[in-house]
Amino acid sequence: MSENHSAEQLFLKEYDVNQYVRPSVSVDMLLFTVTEEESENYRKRSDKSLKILLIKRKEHPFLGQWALPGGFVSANESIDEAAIRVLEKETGLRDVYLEQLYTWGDIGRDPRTRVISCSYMALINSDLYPLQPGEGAEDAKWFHVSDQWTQKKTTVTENGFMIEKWAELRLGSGTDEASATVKTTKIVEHGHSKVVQEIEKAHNLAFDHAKMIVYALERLRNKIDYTDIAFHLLPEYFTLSDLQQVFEVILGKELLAAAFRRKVADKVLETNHIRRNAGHRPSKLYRYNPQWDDEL
Amino acid sequence: MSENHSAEQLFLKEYDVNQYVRPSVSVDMLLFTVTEEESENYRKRSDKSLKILLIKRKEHPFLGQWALPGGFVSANESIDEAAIRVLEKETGLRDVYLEQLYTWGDIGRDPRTRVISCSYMALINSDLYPLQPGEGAEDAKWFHVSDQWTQKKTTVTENGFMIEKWAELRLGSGTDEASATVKTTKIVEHGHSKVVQEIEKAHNLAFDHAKMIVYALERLRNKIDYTDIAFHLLPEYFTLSDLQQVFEVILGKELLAAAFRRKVADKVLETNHIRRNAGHRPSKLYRYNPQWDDEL
DNA sequence: CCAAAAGTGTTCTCTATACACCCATGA
DNA sequence: TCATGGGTGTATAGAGAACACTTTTGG
Repeated sequence: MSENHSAEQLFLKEYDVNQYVRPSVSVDMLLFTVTEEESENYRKRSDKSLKILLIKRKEHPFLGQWALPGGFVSANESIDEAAIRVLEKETGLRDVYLEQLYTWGDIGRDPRTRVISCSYMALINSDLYPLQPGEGAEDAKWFHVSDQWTQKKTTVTENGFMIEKWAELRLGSGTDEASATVKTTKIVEHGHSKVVQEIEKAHNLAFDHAKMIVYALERLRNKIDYTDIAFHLLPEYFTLSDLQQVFEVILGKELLAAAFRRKVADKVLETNHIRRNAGHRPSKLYRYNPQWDDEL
Repeated sequence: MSENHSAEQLFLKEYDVNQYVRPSVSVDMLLFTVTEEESENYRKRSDKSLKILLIKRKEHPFLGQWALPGGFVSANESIDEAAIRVLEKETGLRDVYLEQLYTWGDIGRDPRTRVISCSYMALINSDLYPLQPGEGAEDAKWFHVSDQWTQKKTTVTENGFMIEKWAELRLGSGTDEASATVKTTKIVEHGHSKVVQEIEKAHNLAFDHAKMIVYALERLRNKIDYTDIAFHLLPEYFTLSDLQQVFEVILGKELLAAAFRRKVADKVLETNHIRRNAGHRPSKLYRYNPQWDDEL
């Protein structure tokens, strides 16, 4: 006990309690999955859709709006452990791909008190977690996500210039909808650049979670080509078309099959399994090749 | 006042004070620059060196060891603003390139009390901040940095395998030295992978700052090709050889001049200025082209 | 047969790499 | 003059984009 006491005293030498208020630290979880949409046509391939899990707030502030699942970091766990705990509470899943994204520390981001939030991205495949959009508990739902650049403006200033870009974020789950406009400003002055993000409009989306979602989508798009994150969104066995659809849904554009197959060739291993269900040529099933990257 | 009171009460509804102790949040600054080393030979080009600013600790714990500059986040500033403030206190500089890196939240990382640290990387050019290695205040010094992968081990486990890699971090400033070995473990099981980093040995380096430095070096290497970060390490006017040396110092390998010039051609603008000082053909001076990337 | 997707081959362009070569200077 | 770095041209190999084409199924 005296050891702890002296440790705390050592700490207080450098830490002025009057000036530095200890904030609350939370983790916010960006849980993504890719699901099949019902295919209306006769034997058309079913489209896939990128989904994110949101929870309906049952308290003020933002009562009734949608928010990312999250929780506070407690004294006896690391922030990574807090993220794992929050994820398990929300989905019941363990051993899921988790990645720290960014830490949000603006002053007024929680109107109640000072909260600093560390955001984590989790990727699961929908087979493992079969909660369907629109079903399940009323307060946790998978929302279809998409974002799109809608406007770009360049302004010349005295010492440089400024580029403003607006991203439109759209989320939907059955009749529930949420949306936001996030403005990203890049200011270049005296050869130095600075990037600032702000939420212009938010509809049904709590706190600054729109920024977090835009950030996560950006990260997903950036990493999908040179990492193995796409495989976390698929079951163990999948066709190359499945994989291609995951890429297309995340990148938001169509890809050519021939080039795609060559690009992912060394990330996958062919198996003996074959999927023969639809009205067309059956497809070989592949699995992830965990050794595709010799480096870490 | 009553508004604040009810806001706090709203907050306490979701926040169990007994379970969630509010930690201290600090920012730690990874301040890099590139300096010229004295060239010993007659008209050889002077080598460049990547430097990081470290501060000698004047308190327990880690008394006398070297640490990253840092400070606690106060109640009336965002964490970005805290980073700017810490940087200005340390260097007197404002309007410097700053980038949030990662947030470190392990339980025992500060032996005194629970501290969560958000690390920021700052890049400055040494002309702006002429503190020389070995000179200046005894307690703040530029250290030469380098890291190197020294060992790699692959082990097959029951449900997958495990790759361990060791990185040797070396820091030096005159007679002062610090070093550390950071082990990175990638565990692949059931098709899922997890990466863990730990410090195996640390000599003269305080806290978990060795991990932060290794992380920052990795980030620098990854971003230098597709962003403009290299230019923040150079003065406004520079030769293409200067730029190439910055790349070489960060990537830790030599590059071919012809290919390099073509690669950076659209990131720079030719100027009328010429540098004519050494015993060889004079070189054109270039400056950063802030519009090289049409996108953000 | 036919619609649809699975899967392959070919051509073209662009980029990175390697290397050879010339240029301009100050000592 | 010559050592040294500045700067350019060219040939080659590999990756990605575009597109044409064949294969295989269920209805």
